[in-house]
Amino acid sequence: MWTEAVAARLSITGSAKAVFRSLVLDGPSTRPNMGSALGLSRPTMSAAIAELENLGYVEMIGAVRGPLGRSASQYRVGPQAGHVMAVDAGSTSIRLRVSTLDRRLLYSHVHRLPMRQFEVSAEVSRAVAAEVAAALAATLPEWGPLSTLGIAVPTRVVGPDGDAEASRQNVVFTAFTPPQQTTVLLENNVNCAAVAEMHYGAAQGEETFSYVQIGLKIGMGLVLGGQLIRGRYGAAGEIGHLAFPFAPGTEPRPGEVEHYLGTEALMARVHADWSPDDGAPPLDTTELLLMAGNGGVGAQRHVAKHAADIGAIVASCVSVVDPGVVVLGGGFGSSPLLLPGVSDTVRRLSYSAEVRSSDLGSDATVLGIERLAMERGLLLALGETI
Amino acid sequence: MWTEAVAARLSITGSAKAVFRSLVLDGPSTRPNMGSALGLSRPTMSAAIAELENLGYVEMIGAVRGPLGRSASQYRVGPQAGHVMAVDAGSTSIRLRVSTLDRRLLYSHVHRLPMRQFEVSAEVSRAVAAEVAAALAATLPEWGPLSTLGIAVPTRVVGPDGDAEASRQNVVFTAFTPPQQTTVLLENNVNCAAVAEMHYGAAQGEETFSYVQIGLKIGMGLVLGGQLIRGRYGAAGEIGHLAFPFAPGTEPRPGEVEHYLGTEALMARVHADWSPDDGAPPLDTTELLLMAGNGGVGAQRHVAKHAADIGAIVASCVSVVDPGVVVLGGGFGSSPLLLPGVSDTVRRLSYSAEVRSSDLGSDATVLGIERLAMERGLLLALGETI
DNA sequence: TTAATTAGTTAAGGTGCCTAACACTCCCTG
DNA sequence: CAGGGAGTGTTAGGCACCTTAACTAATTAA
Repeated sequence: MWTEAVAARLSITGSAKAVFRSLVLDGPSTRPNMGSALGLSRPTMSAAIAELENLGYVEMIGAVRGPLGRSASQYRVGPQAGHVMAVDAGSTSIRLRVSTLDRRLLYSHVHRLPMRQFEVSAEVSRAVAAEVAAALAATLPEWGPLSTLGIAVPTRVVGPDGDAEASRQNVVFTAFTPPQQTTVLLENNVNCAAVAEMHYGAAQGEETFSYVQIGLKIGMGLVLGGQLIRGRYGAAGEIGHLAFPFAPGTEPRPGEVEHYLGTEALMARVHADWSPDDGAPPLDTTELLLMAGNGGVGAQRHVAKHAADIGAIVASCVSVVDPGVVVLGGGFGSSPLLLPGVSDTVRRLSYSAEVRSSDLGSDATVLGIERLAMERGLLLALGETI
Repeated sequence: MWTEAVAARLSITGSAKAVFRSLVLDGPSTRPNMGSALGLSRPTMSAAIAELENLGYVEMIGAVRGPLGRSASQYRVGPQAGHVMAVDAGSTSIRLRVSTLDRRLLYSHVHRLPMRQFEVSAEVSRAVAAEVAAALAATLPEWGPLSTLGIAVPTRVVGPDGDAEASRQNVVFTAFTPPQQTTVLLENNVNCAAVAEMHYGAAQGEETFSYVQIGLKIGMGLVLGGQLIRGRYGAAGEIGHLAFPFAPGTEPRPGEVEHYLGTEALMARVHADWSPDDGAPPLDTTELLLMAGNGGVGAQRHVAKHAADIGAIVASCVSVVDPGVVVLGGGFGSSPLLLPGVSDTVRRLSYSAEVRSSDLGSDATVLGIERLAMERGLLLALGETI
């Protein structure tokens, strides 16, 4: 086995790395454009492009003519740069996307699970294995090597020095063995959604923000200075464990915020408190929101109460990290009906933070893990692994 | 005016920067030591030292002989690198330190304020002006230029694009004009204490931790990945604004945590609840802690209760950012008597975090702002200003 | 067809690091 | 007290990676 490619990887010039990074992150471009953007001279651009073309990291895709002068050739990321596979091992479905490092979608599939999974189970693992196998079978040679496989899981995720047993992050591998020669990247699903909001959603252009997901469970993803914050044990954003109930004379119970703010407890309160004058009670949160949106007074009261409770949680997060912007997501949290109530409570309790609703929907997580896999693939291609 | 020095600053080679940084951060050293630590060859070390000596950034301070062979000359930071002044504009005293970039103390003074200041006032500003003037008068030519003046203030601090009126951070300048040609660095006092804990205190060697200060007021300083987290509006760590009281059926009130956990409210509860069997009630928290340490049952009960409350706050912080290590500081918080109670509550409510007591005492803040000023001075000397 | 304009290449040079080889200083030994 | 071993510091030469200057190539407007 000859290791020319490996040797070559370790000696990419700084300018070539910058050009490649630019093509990955900003999409196809011409030499003059990248040269002026990166502050590189034309000879250097020549050398960088030649170097990357030799590696197959870059390919010409045509010419662009301006109003005057010779037309410039345009380049994009080439096949040898590899591609990534992103999997969202969710509770109701497995979402999978295969794409190039510069985010050209090569393959995608959504598999609905037969029944809701409350945690990562062997059944989820089997479904992931089947979906990944299907994607691998559909792989075409011109996609190049599979560089990174990213998997979003609903557990906290620790690094190689952490206790992976305690976090249960590896349950996804009970019935699934990742392909060889591929880097595997595991990330918490809420963190992934936060990453997606940063790049494609409500937090575009924000360096610092917090993403709060409210659904069956609650969680937070934190981005500070463009960096995803994971915490020492991968437990940053586990706001289900905020002290609650917390008041003079009461004793907080672990995980109680999650129980109290999750949709099941909410619906239980709605049903317990529903007045017959308001008609039949809603069956789930979707109906509750629908009724509130249609002017149902009882529904609106419950939504407003819940918005205030969510606002208190958000205010606590704002008080700790001051993110400036808070994006509300998740099945329940992303409803714009919550926005005024949450916003008011936050403004009343803490320093200002702009509260927004997510609009990425259920694709947020898979888009986020795809993005993280692409970033890892970029580092791998450049030989800049940690 | 000739700008040779400025021009020279802008063209320091990378190796010289690395050598200078090493001398600043790790103290005096020899060429061979730094060369092997930084991975630089002997010719490169020669060039770097020559370059820095020409600028006056470095000076030889003697020779070190090993067991064998020629002795190596030792270098340290030179006068032209400048020095920094650090001021803690505290509530009971103004603490001032002048030191070189490599932390050789040149001058220090503590000025006790005639009466406790609950916020930055004109009186504090006048005292700062007097202390700085005294320090400037004591300045010797061989200290080199005053590069940075750091001031720690008990307000949040926003950057140049923030609303400095709202933060009241500039009140310290009402009666005080900083010297010309000097960079002024303003930082929140709790953040400063956190920085001191990281470098000289209970969080030495930790990349990620949280510092919780409990005294008359409460606050938190957050360090993630070695970086001090300030937040979008400088309000990160304002845990006095955590949602409280927060329980079903109650409505949180802004800033209520601070009122409830601050020492004044604590002592009010102690007095209201004091049993005559336990003798005369304590006059302040120092006495309360003393009585608890001496086995006073009533005092111990109150300390334990307060520790549990602090534990709940800490658990909330841990749930949001998962710092791994929490250092307790401040007049009341740094008492080791609190440690078991806080620790137990945190363990019960959230993912694990190690809780420690600070032992830097009342110097923490001035040591932290000194450190930040030194780091800024280093960047300025290297022409790496943002 | 020619001039103007932009794209890309070739040639020459500078910066910042390296290795190799030599010179210097220190201590130990015979 | 000369000689040698070991570590420190300098000189010479070279390489990697960027630059500017000047050229060639392609394209449009006049």
